[in-house]
Amino acid sequence: MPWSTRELAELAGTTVNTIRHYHRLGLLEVPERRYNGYKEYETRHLVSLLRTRRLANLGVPLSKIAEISGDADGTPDALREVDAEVQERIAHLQQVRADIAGILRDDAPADAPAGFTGVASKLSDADSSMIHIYTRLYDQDALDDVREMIENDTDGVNAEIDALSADADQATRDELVERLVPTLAQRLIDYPWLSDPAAHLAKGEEASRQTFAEAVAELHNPAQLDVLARASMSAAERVRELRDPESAH
Amino acid sequence: MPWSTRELAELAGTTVNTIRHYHRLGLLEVPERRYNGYKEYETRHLVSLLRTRRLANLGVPLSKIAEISGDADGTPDALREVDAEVQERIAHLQQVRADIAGILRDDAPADAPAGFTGVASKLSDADSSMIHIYTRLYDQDALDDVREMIENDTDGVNAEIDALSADADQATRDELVERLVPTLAQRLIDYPWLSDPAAHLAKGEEASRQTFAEAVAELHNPAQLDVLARASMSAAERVRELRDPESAH
DNA sequence: TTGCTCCTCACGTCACGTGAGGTGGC
DNA sequence: TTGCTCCTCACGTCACGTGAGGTGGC
Repeated sequence: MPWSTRELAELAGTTVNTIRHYHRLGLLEVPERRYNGYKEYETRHLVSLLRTRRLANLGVPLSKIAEISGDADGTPDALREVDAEVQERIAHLQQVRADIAGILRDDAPADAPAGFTGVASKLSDADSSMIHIYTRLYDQDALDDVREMIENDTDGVNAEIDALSADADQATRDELVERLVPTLAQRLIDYPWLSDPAAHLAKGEEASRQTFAEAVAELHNPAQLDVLARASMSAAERVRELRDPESAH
Repeated sequence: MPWSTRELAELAGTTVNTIRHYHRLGLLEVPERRYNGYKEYETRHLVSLLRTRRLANLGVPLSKIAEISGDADGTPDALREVDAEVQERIAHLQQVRADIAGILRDDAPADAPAGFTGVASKLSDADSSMIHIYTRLYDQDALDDVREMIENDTDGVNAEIDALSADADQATRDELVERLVPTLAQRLIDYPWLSDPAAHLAKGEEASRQTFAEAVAELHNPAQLDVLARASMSAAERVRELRDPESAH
């Protein structure tokens, strides 16, 4: 007794839609029909379907299954291709799992970049945005250093910049600049590449500088930009003096 | 200076089509345009795109990204769901890799069922087809035993059945039956479940029996079926006699 | 005028899934 | 007559990719 489409699907552990799909693609012979149009599958259809499903489950594209089934066993190349792809996908998925584990462990925002889940809660919106941009501008070594800087930022000076309102008066700004300079200077000393990041850029130097500048400008108000600019200049100057006392004025 | 669509795509490490796709889905705000209709992206678009890409890379469906980005960090459930799926996919892909490795190692046909790569070259077309069907009828223990039987088939009796032509004369058939009986009897002794496979069936008993019978009938010619039927009966009888000598006639 | 970049539909891809609308025997 | 199974289009899904056809400044 031959099988109906549904029976064949259940025998093969698949669905009627899959069977009809394979008919459309010519991957499975269309069987004889009863007088009422019902299809009547036989053993050869079941075996053919099982072979096709086996290859499909291994990740062989349906478009290649016909040729692979044709050649007896002279096509290990196709399988090697599939294997290479599968290997890559496993590696990617394992990285994904590690990242998700980090996010859940640190109770970080779901979109926190890899490596920054532990410090995400310390970041202002602006800094969080900058981190996302850094991931596209810097290489891994530089990103590791950035994470370290955030971890070591214990004096809360970042939070104070974040809180600075656009109409902050001159005295408030000056005071914040003074408090910022030592921190920034120490960073320039601890991470010398900050003064010349060319070796740590993922893209071109000029494009990266512009992107960075654009982002800083758009993410901060005028008072913040004023403070950041002056503090950066002073910090750089102080580090130059430390390195070459002769040039001090 | 704002970015064009292509520039934004390169900054974010993605494609212009992805950006346009996210516009259609409402996942990325459409920026202001220049007088000529060109889009002008700013930092907030870059950051938004990077956040979305991060979630998409983690395997979050685009349809869920809006809500996840909305809730600050109160949606670890969505990530846990994704993680469970990823875990399953990794396990499946690792099984696939193991299977492919077996096929390549044994130089087996690409669609050889798992576990049968080592014996695939010993099988006739009919037996190879039967193996595919067994994978849907029997459980893993039974399949392991089937593989063992094939490995231990050293007298080449299977090959002789395969070679038996439909018009083989009576003497040839009788001789083959005689040679088959000891082998079949030994199998029934070594694997007692063969006489009562109910406990090893993946589907219902009657359906499995019918499928098995159909397949055997369609995959062999009349002479082969004659020999198989008679040899099976004799082997079963011989085993009964061995177990209960009193019943011998 | 030629090249280059941008734009918007509309349709294609991959491997099916999902109705809609109809048929046939109990 | 009602339920159940089968059938064939046609369209939907997911996350984009791929042309087709047109525009605008150098």
